[in-house]
Amino acid sequence: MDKKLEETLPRGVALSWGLVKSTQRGPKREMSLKQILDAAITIADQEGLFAVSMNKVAKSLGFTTMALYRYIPSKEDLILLMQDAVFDIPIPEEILVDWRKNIREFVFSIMQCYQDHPWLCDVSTSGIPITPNNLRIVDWAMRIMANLPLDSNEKISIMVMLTSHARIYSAFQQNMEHAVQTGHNTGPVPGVDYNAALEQLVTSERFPYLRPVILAGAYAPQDDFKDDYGFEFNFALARILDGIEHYIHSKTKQDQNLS
Amino acid sequence: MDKKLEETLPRGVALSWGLVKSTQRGPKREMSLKQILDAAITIADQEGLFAVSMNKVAKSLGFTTMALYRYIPSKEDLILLMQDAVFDIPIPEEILVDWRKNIREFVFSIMQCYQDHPWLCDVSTSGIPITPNNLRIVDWAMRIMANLPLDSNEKISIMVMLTSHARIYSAFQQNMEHAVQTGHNTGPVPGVDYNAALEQLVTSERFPYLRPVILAGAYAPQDDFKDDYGFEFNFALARILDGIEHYIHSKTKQDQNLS
DNA sequence: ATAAACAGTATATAACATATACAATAAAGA
DNA sequence: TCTTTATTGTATATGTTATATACTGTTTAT
Repeated sequence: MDKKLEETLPRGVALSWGLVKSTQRGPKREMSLKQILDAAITIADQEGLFAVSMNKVAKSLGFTTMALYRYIPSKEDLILLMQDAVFDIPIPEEILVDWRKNIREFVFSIMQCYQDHPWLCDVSTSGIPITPNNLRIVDWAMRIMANLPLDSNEKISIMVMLTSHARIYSAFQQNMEHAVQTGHNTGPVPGVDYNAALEQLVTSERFPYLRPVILAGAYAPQDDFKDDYGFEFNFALARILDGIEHYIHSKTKQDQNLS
Repeated sequence: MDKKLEETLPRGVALSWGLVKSTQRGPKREMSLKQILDAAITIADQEGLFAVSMNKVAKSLGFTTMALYRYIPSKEDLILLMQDAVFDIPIPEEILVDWRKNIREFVFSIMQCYQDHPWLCDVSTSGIPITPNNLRIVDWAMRIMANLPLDSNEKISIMVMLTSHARIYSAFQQNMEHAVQTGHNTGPVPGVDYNAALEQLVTSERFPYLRPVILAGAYAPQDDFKDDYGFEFNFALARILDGIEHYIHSKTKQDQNLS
C-alpha cells in the first residue's frame, strides 16, 4: 500500500496524471509531452489513427523515432494519452433543472468530440476510464445525476450506457461516410447499393423477420445524420432516458410509501 | 444495378456469403476457407487477436503464409470472416410471450459469445453488420420484436442498443480480468489497487462529484461478473427494457385514443 | 574536477502484410 | 492424346512497423 502511485498505475496512466519524476542531471529536453500529443493528434485527425506511427510523429517534430521513447514508454501509451488529451472538452458551468436536457447535452458533447476526432472510434477502449480528462467527464455525469435518487453503482451504470451510446453511433456515422467514400455506394443516396445487395441475399426463407425490414429500407444507413445524428440515435437515447425516468418515479413512489 | 453481387460487395463480405466463382482448371485446393477460419479462431481463442498473423495461421495448417491469399484477399477480411464465423450461435426455436425474457435471452446469448471468444471485443466493428451470421442474429431480434408496436427503424435502433450493450460489458469484464492478471491488482479483490490510486488522484477540488462515488467503491470493477455479468450490466439492461416498455405503453394508449 | 544521469541519435532486429515470379497440376479445347 | 490455360502452393523480396541497444554529447550533483 505504500507503493508509489507511478508504480501502481500503468505507465501511460501515470503519465497522463503528470506523475513524472522531474530529473535534475542531463541535457534539457527539446520536446514536451504536449507537443508530441499535439503532433500525433494532428496526424490522426488528418490521416486517421492507422497513419499514426512513432516514426511519423517524431519526424513531424523534426526528431528521430527513438527520441519519442524518452517521453512515452510505448505506442500503446501514446494512443491512450492522445485519447485522454482530446477529451479535454468544455463542461458547462451550470446544470439545468431538467435532467433530461442535461443528459442530452452530455451525450451531444461527447458526440461532438467523436465528430472532431473520428479516429477515437478506432481506439480500443479497455473498460473503465482512469485518465484525468476522462474522469472529468465522468465527474460531469455524476454532477448531472447528483440530485437524482440513484446510488453510486446506478449512476456509474447510466454513465457507461450514455458514453457507449455516443461511441456506437459515432462509429456508425463514420462507417456510413466511409462507405460513401470507398465507392461501394455509387448513387447519390448512401447505402442504396448495400441495400440492393441485401435485398438479394436476405431471403424470406433464411431471414423471414429481417427481410421486411430491409425491404422497408430501414437497414440502410440514414443520411440525416449530420444535423441531429439520425433517427436511430435519438430514438434509442429517448428510450434510455425514459427508462431512467421510469426508474426514478418508481423509486420516489416507493419512498413515499415507506414514509 | 446489373452489377454482380460479388462486385458490389466488399470482397470479404462476398466471401462470407459464399459468393465465390468455383473454378475448373488448376490443382485441387488443399485447404478450405472453413479450415483457415477454424485455425485462426483457435489461435485467437488461445492467444488473443493480436497473436493472429497470416504466418501463424498458415503455419498451423502446415502451409506457407502466401497460400492463405489464395483463399482470403487480406487480413482485414480474415478478421471479418472470423467474426462472422463465431456468431454462428444457437437461436431458440420458440419465442416466449414475455418479450422482456426474450430480449434478455438475446443479450445473454451474445454475451456468451463474447465470453467464449474474448478477442471479439478487439475486432473493430465498422457499423451495421452485413454478414450472414450477424444478420441471423439481427433476424432473431426482429423476430422477438415482430409483434411489438414498433416500426422498422425503431426495431433497428433497439437491436443496436442491445448488441452494443452486450459488447460494452463484455469489454468491461475482460478489462477486469486483464487488470487482475497483469498484476496491477495484487490483492484478492480485483480493482482495489486502482481504487486506492484513484482515491489519491481524484480530489474533491478537481472532481467534487466523482470523489464520493470512488470513496463508495462504486468505481472499482466488480467481482460478481462471472455469474450474472454484474450489477451495472443488469441495471442498465433493465433501464433499457423499461424504456422500451414505457414507449410501447404510450404508443398503445395513443392508438386506443385514436380509434 | 569528476562522475552520474540523462538527451537525442544511429543502428539493428524481428515481426508483419503483401507483391511478384515461379514450378507443379489439373481440366478444357484441339 | 496433346496442348493450352487457369489455378495451386511456394519461394523470394519489399517496405513498414515497434522497439532494444549502444553511443555521443550535455547538464548537474558531488
